[in-house]
Amino acid sequence: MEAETVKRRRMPKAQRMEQMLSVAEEVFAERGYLAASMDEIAERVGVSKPMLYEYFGSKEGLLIGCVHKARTELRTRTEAAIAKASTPEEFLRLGLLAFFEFIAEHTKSWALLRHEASITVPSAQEEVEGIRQQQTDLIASVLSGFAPDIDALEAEAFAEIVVGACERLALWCERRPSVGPALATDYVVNLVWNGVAARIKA
Amino acid sequence: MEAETVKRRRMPKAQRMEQMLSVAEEVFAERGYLAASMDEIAERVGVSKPMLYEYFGSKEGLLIGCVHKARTELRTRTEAAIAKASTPEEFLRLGLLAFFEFIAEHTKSWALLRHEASITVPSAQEEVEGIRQQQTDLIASVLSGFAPDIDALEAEAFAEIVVGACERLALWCERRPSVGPALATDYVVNLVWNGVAARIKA
DNA sequence: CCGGTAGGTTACTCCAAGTAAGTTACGAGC
DNA sequence: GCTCGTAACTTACTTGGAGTAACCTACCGG
Repeated sequence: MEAETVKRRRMPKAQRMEQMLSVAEEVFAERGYLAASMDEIAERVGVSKPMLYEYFGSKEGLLIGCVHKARTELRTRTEAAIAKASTPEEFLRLGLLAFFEFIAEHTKSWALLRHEASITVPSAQEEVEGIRQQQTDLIASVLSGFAPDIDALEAEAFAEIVVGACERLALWCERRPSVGPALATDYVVNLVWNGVAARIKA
Repeated sequence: MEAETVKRRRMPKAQRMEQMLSVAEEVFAERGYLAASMDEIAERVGVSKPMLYEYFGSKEGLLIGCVHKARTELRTRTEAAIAKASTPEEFLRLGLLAFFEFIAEHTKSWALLRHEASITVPSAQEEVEGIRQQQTDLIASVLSGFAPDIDALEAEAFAEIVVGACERLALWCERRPSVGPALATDYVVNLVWNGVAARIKA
């Protein structure tokens, strides 16, 4: 194993990139974006610092890469979960549960997503917002499917509310170890389900 | 006026502090926390950079001061609004409306509050979280007042959900100029009110 | 073995957060 | 008006980390 590492100094680009993202996520999560240094990340990866720049362009580029990865994984996870749903309530419940379970299992990714506000490059902000919007678009379109009469703007607003509620509650759950994914899901559903149902019946 | 400025270079500490906070809020909002420089803030205030450190200790200390101020103002505003409420729905509606109105009128303060995640000093994180918790505690205690049987943990969770929902929706409103404070308030109330009401009636 | 390509390094620059050492505005008292 | 002391202030500097210039080499195929 160790002999293998020393002998194979080079790594295919895609593999190296993946390794960099993994290490960066760890360091960003541990130290926060600001305090994380490219020197430390490079050292942990086992490359020189300019390699990080070769691969990601900047510190921010690396953060964007990590955010992109985490959000894509989260989305894949929640989409797989709701694919099993057949009623609106089931859709909501399974989607939320998947979200809270992902957060609980990937504390580093979650810690990292909280630094999205640090992204300053406008094009990157748009990209990240685009990823997030895929999530809210999914919720809004499912809602529209169940309630064809709902105003498009309102469907969007509802989706944003649900996403915001979950993210805030996830932060709160960190301080409440007794609240697991299932209970957190119950809390959100208990609060918003009737509001959603009213729209479906109208 | 100009002669007055040149002649009175010094300023009482409290007044100077207030001026620094005001300018810092502006620069942080314009450029984001990361890209904002202490040099620029000092220049705009009309003092040398070490004065900022004399007054706030660090760049982060300055951010904390600004966040503290904005959150205190927000809280004062929403508390004054809900003091007029007599029914649970009125309480919710007036509080939410005050929140969205504050955001609409203080875009700089709001822009700044989005950088809270940049705060890294543990004691400061606790302080900021404490300020935020005053807000959620207020919501939770009002909810408990109307629904004495509600579980304390659940009341807390509901409060967090409502706060998270509002903050996320406020971000969305920035991209939807047609959605003003009143409409945003309606959206949130429409979604969560029935869930709250169910708890009050139970 | 040699050459070429793709992955990689060392040494450096620069800027902004923060600091050391020193200055002065201004009010009170004589 | 002058002097002294205090509180508000400055200039010049250091340092660490983001980012880069110039160059190196692992490794595979012929």
